[in-house]
Amino acid sequence: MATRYWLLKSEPESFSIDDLQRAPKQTTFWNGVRNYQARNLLRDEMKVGDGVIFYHSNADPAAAVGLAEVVRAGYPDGTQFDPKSDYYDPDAKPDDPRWFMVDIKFKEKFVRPLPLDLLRTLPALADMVLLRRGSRLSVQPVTPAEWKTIVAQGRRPA
DNA sequence: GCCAACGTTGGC
DNA sequence: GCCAACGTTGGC
Repeated sequence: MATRYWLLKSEPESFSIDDLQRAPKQTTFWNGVRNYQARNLLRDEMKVGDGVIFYHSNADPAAAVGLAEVVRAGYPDGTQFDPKSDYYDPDAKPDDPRWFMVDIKFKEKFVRPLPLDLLRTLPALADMVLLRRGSRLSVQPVTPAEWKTIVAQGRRPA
């Protein structure tokens, strides 16, 4: 089966690509997603070996900053059962988990970040989910062509 | 800090 | 099942 590609948003103040690079085994679980559309992608679609574009949201500037890889497919996000967690969901049941996460591993940091306004200038990305008006999804599908374009741009020296 | 866009909730 | 109110996201 062909490799698929995704974009994950993170606020660098809470977890940046540098944090991922420094993490044990350069790997982290991607917890705290509480949106059904994103949940469905995490639970059903993302597979080991899939490519991930790491994107910094609420950043100055917001930008695609590097690449990661899915190293564990969807499994229940334990924070939904933890009353002390910010992500606690009193309606989630351990035998019927509502929220899922994947594990991702650091692959590379782009030699230059790709800010939103730069991405918007690239014709190949015209239909990208990220660039659609009002798009807020924190887990997004990326087409192979979009992936190729972004990787090439990110590896090109500024 | 503002606010547009979107998702979720809950009354009916 | 509709939809108004509310909460959140995220760029600026």
